[in-house]
Amino acid sequence: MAVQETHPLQLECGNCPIRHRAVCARCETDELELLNGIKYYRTYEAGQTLIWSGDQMDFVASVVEGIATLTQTMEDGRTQMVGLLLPSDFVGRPGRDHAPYDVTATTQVTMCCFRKKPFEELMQKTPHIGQRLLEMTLDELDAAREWMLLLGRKTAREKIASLLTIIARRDASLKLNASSGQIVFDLPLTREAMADYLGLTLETVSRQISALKKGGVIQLEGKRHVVVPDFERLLEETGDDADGGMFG
Amino acid sequence: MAVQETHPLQLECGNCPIRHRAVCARCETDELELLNGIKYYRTYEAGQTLIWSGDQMDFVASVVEGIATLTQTMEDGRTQMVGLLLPSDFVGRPGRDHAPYDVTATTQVTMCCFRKKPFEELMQKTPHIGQRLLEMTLDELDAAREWMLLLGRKTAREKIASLLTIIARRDASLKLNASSGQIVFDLPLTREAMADYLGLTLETVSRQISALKKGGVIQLEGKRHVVVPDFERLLEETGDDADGGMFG
DNA sequence: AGTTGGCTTTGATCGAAATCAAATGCGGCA
DNA sequence: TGCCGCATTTGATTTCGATCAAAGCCAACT
Repeated sequence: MAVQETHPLQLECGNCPIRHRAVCARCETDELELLNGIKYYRTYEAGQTLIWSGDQMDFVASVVEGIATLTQTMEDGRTQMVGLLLPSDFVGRPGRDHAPYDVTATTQVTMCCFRKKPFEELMQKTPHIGQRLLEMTLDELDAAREWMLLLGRKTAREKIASLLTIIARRDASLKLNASSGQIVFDLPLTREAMADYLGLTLETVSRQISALKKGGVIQLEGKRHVVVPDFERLLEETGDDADGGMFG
Repeated sequence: MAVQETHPLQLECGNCPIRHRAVCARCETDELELLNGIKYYRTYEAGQTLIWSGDQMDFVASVVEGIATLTQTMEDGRTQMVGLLLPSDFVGRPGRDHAPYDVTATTQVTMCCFRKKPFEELMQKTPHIGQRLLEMTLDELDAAREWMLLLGRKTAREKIASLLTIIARRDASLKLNASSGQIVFDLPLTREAMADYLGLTLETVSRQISALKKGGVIQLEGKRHVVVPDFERLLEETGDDADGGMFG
């Protein structure tokens, strides 16, 4: 287990920024009280690996702030990202005791943790938790299947464009700033992490980003700040059908 | 909706071949009785598309017999398989009314169907169904993530070897014939379907299968019947760590 | 100011898989 | 028997992204 800091102050569930999206979203006040009783916070620094594949997992958690990744690694070092964890996403699996993937903090991350045993017991008593977890897991499965299409069939350029729209959408849904004009966001990932997401090398990622810039599809300020002058134009580059539910 | 045949005879849940693995696995006798009351069977011919992406989904179902696939298609015709449905697997999602993928029968398929509305109501009353569905969905998510590693990072040869081990394992778990000697099975997929599974072209699939044959890793009888003289040898070709829980 | 080290870009070349094309095998059917 | 349709194999060539290599950029630290 990586070094971490146990957060001294307990956030009130009522004020929690992920209250309405996380695994606790459907809980009533009394159920929330029970969760509140067993929760604790931890923070991790950017770059830190929270959990190593194969580690014993004695807790489950929700991401409260920051971004983490789930990755798989082959013996010879090839790595593939298999999950991108944003605030409200859930980590760990009730009923499993060993982690199947590495979990790494990409930015500073705050987690709302529950020891596995008490959480599992609570899940038996409060169906709302299990119901919400099922909903979230089904959503993740859909996302994974979209990702499979990207990995198996899209070109490098389409992969980059797809990743940019995914980040733009998630950013928009968190900040709800759907001002219909220019779209602006920061890349939360290094070129290498993007490559691991997309099944590419970091050189190809860099080249394709340069190509999209040259083509006027995006503008870059620094390495990480992206301006999209015409979101439709970017969407066309993804290879997906036209407007599959913008900002859904 | 595709042409289908409503099965005249109601199978008894007690005799059902997927009783202990499907979404109903945890149900008690009385709960099973309720499910039994609303279920109906359908069969589909090999090659038939059961559900088209975008279709209204007014039912959910368990695969009882046969094999079906979940595929996504891009505008220009590129297709990627995103799910391989074997007996006991669940199709459809409570709370969603439009199908996000094409579902196609690879062999003749028998489904145990429930109209969505009654099924959802039943799920509210019988937590065992939701619990089992959560478990199955988490398993599918793990499988999807394994598949993402394959699509993003494995070579064509490793992809073929991986697919063969997956089919061999599933076959073994259904037939529980873990006689430690030779492993023998039939490919339930055409070369084209394998290509769609693996993110390759059918020509590359054919070439890599020929190469594995030439290398003595597998033997072929006809186009579909595979003999694996040394399973360890095949596992080495997958690129995965040594014996990650054989026949787990 | 100068050095270090991490991240990124760009260039040159290589190679694995895609693409284009033709042939083979095989079961069904007239 | 011979023809048709389909799945599969095999061959020739091309291409996209990987690999190998070098240089640029920038913030942090001395």
